[in-house]
Amino acid sequence: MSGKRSLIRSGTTVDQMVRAIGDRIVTGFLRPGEKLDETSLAARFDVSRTPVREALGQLSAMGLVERRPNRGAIVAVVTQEHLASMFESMAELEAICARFSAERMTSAERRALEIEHQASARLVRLRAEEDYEYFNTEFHSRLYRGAHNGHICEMTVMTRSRLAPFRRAQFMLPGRLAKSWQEHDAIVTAIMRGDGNAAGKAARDHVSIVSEASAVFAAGDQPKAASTTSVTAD
Amino acid sequence: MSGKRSLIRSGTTVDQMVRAIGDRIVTGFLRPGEKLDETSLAARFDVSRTPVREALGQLSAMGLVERRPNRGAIVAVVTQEHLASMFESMAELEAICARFSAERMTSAERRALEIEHQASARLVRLRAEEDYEYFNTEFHSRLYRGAHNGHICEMTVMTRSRLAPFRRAQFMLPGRLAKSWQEHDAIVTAIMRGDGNAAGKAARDHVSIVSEASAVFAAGDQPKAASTTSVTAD
DNA sequence: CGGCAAGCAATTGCATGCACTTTTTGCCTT
DNA sequence: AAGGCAAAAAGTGCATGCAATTGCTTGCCG
Repeated sequence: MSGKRSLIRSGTTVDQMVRAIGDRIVTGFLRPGEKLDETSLAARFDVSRTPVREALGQLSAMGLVERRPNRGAIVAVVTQEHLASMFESMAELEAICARFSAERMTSAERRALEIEHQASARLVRLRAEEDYEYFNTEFHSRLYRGAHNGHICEMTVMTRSRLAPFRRAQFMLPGRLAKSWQEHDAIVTAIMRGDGNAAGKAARDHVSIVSEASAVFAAGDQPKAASTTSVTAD
Repeated sequence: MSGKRSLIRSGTTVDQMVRAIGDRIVTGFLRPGEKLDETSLAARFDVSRTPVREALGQLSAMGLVERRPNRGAIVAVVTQEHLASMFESMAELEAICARFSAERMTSAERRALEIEHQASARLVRLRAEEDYEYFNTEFHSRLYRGAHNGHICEMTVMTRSRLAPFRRAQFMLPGRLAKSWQEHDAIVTAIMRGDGNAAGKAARDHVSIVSEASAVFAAGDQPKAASTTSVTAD
């Protein structure tokens, strides 16, 4: 095969495949139930089947793909029940992160959170959904890291990524942007007060609202393929 | 190679390898930091390197092994910080499960929980650590399932298994058996009352105590393995 | 015309081989 | 004797090849 795989960045081929396929799944580019043919994927990425197989195995371990022995792999199909359970988990995980953040964030972390949050207010007024999305992701990531608990952070990030294709729909709801900011504000305020319980409750409510908003879209159809590569918006 | 791999049960070779190696890790038979040589493992289990590699990749995705590119795999080494974070996560996860269980368990599930719990009291009086351990596992599993949330259940089971080697020693502590039962009792009582908050708090406290008990052992040394170094295929 | 079975194409699962990277060893220099 | 360098050994990463399984097609029989 071609000696040097051109212009690909870091890590082993398998890692690249995991990221490449995983991205396409969480962005909805590959739809749930879609067949993942080893040979085609190998050809598509110009590698042999071996790294593709390893990548599919790892993605299966992560729950992003489903593998039937001798019958190939498909993008994991999430039932309504499982989707609901993931959203509920997400709410609880975010609540924990927010509570811990309120109790444990360093003053530097609190400052950074507040500053970024206030900065994002401008984007709401401008209705800059794309840019707000970036701040939103950053905002939540700060909460996860602020919990000062590596394992919870890991679980939360993982759950969040698996929900990504289902969250993007809420975009469409009018006024969601402003409401989202207000909900974030409630979380920030509670964290600044050091009120863990209030922060947790605010975070849980925030996610619940996102969940309901998404459920509207997720009701009938599975997530639609993405034209953009952006992921989050709550 | 030998045509039929003798007396190994189900699934593909890779699945068997994942279970085999994973078991050896969570039972402490393979110690953290121990080198996992692909060739040796392949020879031990009488398969080629390919399924071993895939298994190691999946175990790496699960966090049980650590893989350095081009430098082989080792059993994941957990720092004190990460161990603490996992125990803390465990406490929070169990708290969530208990709270949800209190709110959602069917009457059949409540009945089963209570019955099993009462039955295990006998084992405490007999100081039957081994048997109690079995009931203990079953007890917690009931809580996870009773939460009626597949994703939280998954995360909890996974976290629990990663903590398994560190929890092992706790029942050696004198009087721990009886205390454990009493803590379970508090959880059961709260669940029967349908008091989610109390159940959550009781579960969190329970895990915290286990965590502290385990920390005693984990303090100096990594979890102990079987004294022999031989690793044989099952 | 429908159902069933045998053959066939397609695809997965695993073994093997080779190239490249890391690590070790042994020799040479200072 | 210690340090550094180079060549060899060991081990990982990926490609390829072959056996085995699946499910699809086709032809036969009821």
